[in-house]
Parts: sequence; structure tokens; C-alpha cells
Amino acid sequence: MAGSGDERGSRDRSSLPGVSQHGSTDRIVLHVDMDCFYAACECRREPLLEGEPVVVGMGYEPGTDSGAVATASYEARAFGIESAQAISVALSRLPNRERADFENGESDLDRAETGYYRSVDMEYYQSVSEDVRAILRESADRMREVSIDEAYLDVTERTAWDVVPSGDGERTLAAGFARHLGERIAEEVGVTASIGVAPNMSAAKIASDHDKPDGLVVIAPGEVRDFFEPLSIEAVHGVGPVRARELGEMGIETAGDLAGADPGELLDRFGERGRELYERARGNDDRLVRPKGDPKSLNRESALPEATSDPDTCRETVRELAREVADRAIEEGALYRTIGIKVVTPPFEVNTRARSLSGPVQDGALIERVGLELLEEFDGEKVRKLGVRVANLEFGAAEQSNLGNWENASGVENSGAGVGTDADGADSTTEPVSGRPSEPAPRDGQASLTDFDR
DNA sequence: TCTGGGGTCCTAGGACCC
DNA sequence: TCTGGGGTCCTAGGACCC
Repeated sequence: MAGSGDERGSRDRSSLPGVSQHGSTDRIVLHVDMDCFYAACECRREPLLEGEPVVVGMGYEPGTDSGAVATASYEARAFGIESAQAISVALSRLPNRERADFENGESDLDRAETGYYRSVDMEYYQSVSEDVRAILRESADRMREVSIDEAYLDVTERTAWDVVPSGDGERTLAAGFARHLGERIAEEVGVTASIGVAPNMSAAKIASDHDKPDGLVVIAPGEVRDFFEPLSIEAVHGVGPVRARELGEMGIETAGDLAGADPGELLDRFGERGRELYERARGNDDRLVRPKGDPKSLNRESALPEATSDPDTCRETVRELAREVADRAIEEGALYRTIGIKVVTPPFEVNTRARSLSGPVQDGALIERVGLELLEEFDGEKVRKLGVRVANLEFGAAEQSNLGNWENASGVENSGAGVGTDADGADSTTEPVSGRPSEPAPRDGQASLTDFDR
């Protein structure tokens, strides 16, 4: 078990590494999952929306029927609204109340069967999320922010699994700790969370999913397998529609079935994932709660208003996406060694193409040029969606500007120097790299990317 | 479900190196 | 010239998650 030594050691400095002070090595992990977060944020901003059906759409322009549902409040879900649904479908099930009021005045539309539509406002949601995270950070020693509305906390050193009397029954100290955390979020930020408490991450996740919204579910150590037993296989993190079907073909329908399955067979069928799912279903999960670290790739994509084979539209879209990705990379302080595109053709075929460079760069003009070159392969094809992405990221430039790196940086000449690559010098830089970039081969006097000191 | 956008991880095959 | 195994890197696709 990785890290078991320091896991407990910090509780009492006098303890020997790896020696538990009280016989238990069970961690206490919280999974905090904000309820319908985008919709909750909209209600926070406009209290009028509280308790009403609210649909938040992405790519949605107020008054139109384009875009898709990002989040729907529980009141809206009761009308069959689901996330990822087309707004047009949502509107047919739940008409827009404000449009109805505006157009019909006293219409025959039943007001109770209409809802509010808002478009995604990430900046605002980020600010609310930040308020929540500030509270979470105060409450845990280690934390992993999974997304804008979800985080794992390791609170092993803040509370305990001990059972204490409470009201008409008893509860664990950890349950009280989590309840208090949930109350703080509700009172101080004005949105609600569902919280799962368990001895590991995957169980905590399942616990928080188990009772929404505003739920609190505790799975004590030793209860994990029993708790999982009856759950549908899809409740296990990592099982989506495809694997659920395949598992079903093997006669595995519940988490309990999975826990009792033949691990060899799972390994054959699903590779490493199979083993992982098996262990999760048995309640085994040694992953430590640790921060997420640097991103691995940055990507921007957008659906075209309608499928088209018009080269100008496609090229212009790629240019724009390339600029946006380049800006993101600058914001993040990321250099990239791979540039790629994604081309989705009807009905929904996803094609990706990528090219790696011989050294890390931060060069928007290059993203654009490589993107356009890769796009050429799809000349004449109908396209419904395009994406541009950079990967193989390095954050050397940012590190370099931080003093106090322990090594005195022989990597420096490598990390920062690609930054200034000018657009017109880029000609030789798009040579595909096959295998190791062993032969930079600056041809006819042109510098390759590995010539950093231009 | 006729499908939005931003990510992660895994796999498989091929190129290339030693 | 043939055979071989280990390892890394690259590209493309796929499943999954929020």
C-alpha cells in the first residue's frame, strides 16, 4: 500500500513510520459533489428561480432552440430533461416560461409546465466553485479537485471512524464532520452538495451518488462490499454503456456479481481495466487523494451549425480554434510538442490526426498551420464538428521563472527557448517525428526546432 | 438520445534503437 | 544476411467521466 508509512505518521511525530497508533489504518475519504451545480448557481444569482424547473444550456442563445443541456434542476428533470439533450428536445418537453409569458400573455400554456432557460456562464460558476473550494481546503489536508463541482478530501487526520451516540441513535464522528461541512457550504455559499464518506475514493464516490441532492451517505470500513453488493454495475466508476453491455453478456449485472467474478476472465476481456474494476467492486482502492497536477492536453472544439464540406468554413473554424488553444496554452504557461485536430463526419465518426514536433514550442501560428495541413486530408468530406488540440505538454517555462529549483537546471536551455519561435521560421518544424527525434537534420541551412537559440 | 465541450486513460500497431 | 528480444515513442481510436 503506497504511502501507508506517512499516512498515519503525521498524526504523532513520535510514532515509527508505518506503525499505526491505534490498530486501524482505515482512511477517511470524502467525496463532495455539488448538486446540479450550474442550475444551483443560477438560482443563487436569481433567487426567483429557486424551486422552479431550470435548464442551463451550452451553445444556447436565449430565445433560440440551439445547443444542448448542460445541467437541469431536479424540478426540470421531472419533465424528462437530461443533460446532453438537445435544447430543442428540452423545449418540447418543458416550454420556456419567459417566452411563453412574453408571447402569449394569458396563454393556454399551463405555467406550471414551463421552465426557465439560461445559458452557461462559466466565469460565474468558477467564482462560486472557488468559494466552495476555499471551505473544502480548510477542511482537509489533502484534496483532489476533479472538476468544477466535485472533489475528494482526505480527512483522516481531522476526524475518526469512532461511533458516538447521536440523538436517537449513533453515528460516526466522520459522519458528523461531513454533515458540518455540508452545512457550511449551504450557509456560506448558498448551494448544496451531496457527500459520500468511505475508507477510499471509489467507495466515497459511490456513496455520494447514492443519495442526491443534499445527501450524506457513510460507508464504514468493513461495510464496503456489502454496500456495493446490490448496486447496478453502472454504479461502478469506469463502467459505461459499452462495458455494462459486455459485462451483462458475461452474466455480470451487479457490483456484487463483479466482485465475485473470475478476475482472470475480466483481465482477458478488459485488460488492465478489468482488473481495476474487479478490485473496485471488492472495495479495494489504494489510490491516495492527491492534487491533480498539470493538464496533459488542451483542446477546443466546436460543432458547425450544420454539416458542411465547404473548405472555407472548415479552415476558418480551425483557425479560430487554433487561436483559442494557443491563448489557453499561454494562459497555462504550457509548451506543447504535439498538435492535432479532430474531425467529426456524419453520422458521428470521430477522426483524429496529430503531428509531433522535435521540441516543445509555444507558437500559435504553428498550431494554425499544422491544423490546416492536417485538415487537408478531409478535403471534400462533410464535416459536422472540428477540434484543435495540443498535447505532450511541458511546463518548463513556468518552472524556469520560479527561483529555487533544486537542480541548477540543465533543462533550462530546453524548456524556455522554444517560446519565441517565430512564425515564418517554422517551415522545417512541422516535420513529423518518427520514433526518437534522433536526426533533427537541419536541411538546407534551415534551423530545426532543436535549434533553440535563434 | 441522432449527439455539446473539455478532459483522462488504455490499447494496438508500426518505426526505430540497441 | 538472418534471427531475436526489450524498450521507447508515435499515431489513431475507443471508452469513460463530468
